[in-house]
Amino acid sequence: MKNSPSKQKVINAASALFFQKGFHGTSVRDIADQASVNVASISYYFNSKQGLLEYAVTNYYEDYLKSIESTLRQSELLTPIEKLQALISTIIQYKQNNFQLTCFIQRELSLDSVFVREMTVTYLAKENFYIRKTFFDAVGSQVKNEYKQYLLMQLKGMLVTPYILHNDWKNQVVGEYSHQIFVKKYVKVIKDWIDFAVFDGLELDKKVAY
Amino acid sequence: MKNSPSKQKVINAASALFFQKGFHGTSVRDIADQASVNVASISYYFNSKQGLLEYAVTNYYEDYLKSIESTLRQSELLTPIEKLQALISTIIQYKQNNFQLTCFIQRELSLDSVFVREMTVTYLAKENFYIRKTFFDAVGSQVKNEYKQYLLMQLKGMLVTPYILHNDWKNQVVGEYSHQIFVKKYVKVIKDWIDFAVFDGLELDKKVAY
DNA sequence: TATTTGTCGAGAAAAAATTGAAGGAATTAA
DNA sequence: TTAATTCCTTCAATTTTTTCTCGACAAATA
Repeated sequence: MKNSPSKQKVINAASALFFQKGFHGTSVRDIADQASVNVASISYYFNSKQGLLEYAVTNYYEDYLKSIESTLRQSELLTPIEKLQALISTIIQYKQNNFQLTCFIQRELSLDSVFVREMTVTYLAKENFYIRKTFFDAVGSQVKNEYKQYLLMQLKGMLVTPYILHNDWKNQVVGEYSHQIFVKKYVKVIKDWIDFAVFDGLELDKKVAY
Repeated sequence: MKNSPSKQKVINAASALFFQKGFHGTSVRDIADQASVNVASISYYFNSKQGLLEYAVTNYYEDYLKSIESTLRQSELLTPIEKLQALISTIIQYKQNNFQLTCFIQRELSLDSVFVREMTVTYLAKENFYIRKTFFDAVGSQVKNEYKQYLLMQLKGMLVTPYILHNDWKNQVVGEYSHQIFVKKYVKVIKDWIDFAVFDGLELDKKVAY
């Protein structure tokens, strides 16, 4: 009987409220209200508020990494640069599909708690590994290491900004677009940036002489 | 008798702890301990925990806008593109000087509370106005409006990512550098990006045909 | 029918925020 | 110098908020 309607209702409500008010800012009563279930259910399902958080976040990352790994497996025959594009597309896609949770986790991740550190070790290390490897494979050895590192940072920045400045982005850029259209457009923007940063501008000394 | 040592000690401690554990995550006791003052002082100085927050954030933004306005005034005789560079430099400089508070505010800003909405109206609207105007002046009318908007979003993204991915950035990029060196280097990176995005790549249809 | 599964309300227990009274230190005015 | 005033700090008590547990009950399931 997994994912009974109520359990799922709680998770959905929690995602929305955590996104809106932060983890500490929302009480289990808020969640129960929003989900139209009794407060005690939350203890019943997840033991504690903390348990609920861990369940939601763990789930999020498990799925996230599964998507990434699946994409990398499927694009094994493509060129490194195509592979990178596929990866970026998958990542943005997933984040967009889990918009609220993405925003919430991104925010809470910059805190310094035991839980965050655990997540960093178990999941973010992997994410980082995949992105880094795929990016470096695509870039090749044409660019100096130190600058490559900078580019990687910038890429990672681009993968998260929509979920940090989401107030800006939804109003001014996304606008009437659906999530799907946003994914397409934004993936293209990142692709263009890579083309420039890594390939077009190679002759500029700033890249080699960094 | 403004900014008595104790009052300042409280603000400093609060900045550090809010940065580390978030607003709701830190209790007034924590703050009092860290600042080595009595708990009641906080009520005394700022009325409430909320009051302390508002005082710190308001101060931060007042100074921030003052810096920006001063820079714009001083660079009135420069070319639009130089003006933009001066603005970017000032912004990164200020954020780096108030590193912890910057990170904290950036994170908390993505919440949805009355206070955040007030800040957005009173301060962020102005910030946005200055950046937008300066950027658009620098870009001129060579680029299509819709794409200009996208570029502006990206620029704003670059102005905040170091304070969101600060865990990544401090370890891998900043490293042994001092804040000052980071400011210099990063301002240059943004400048390079602008040169590319706005000017170098103009012939590409992606910019005009967006 | 017996058992598991989910829902509910009350309230204990803990944690956090705030208040008020009291006193010391520094500053100002006489 | 002394007295008055204001500013700052502390402690203890109170209030408010929040989490979590418990036992009863209903519904589904086997």
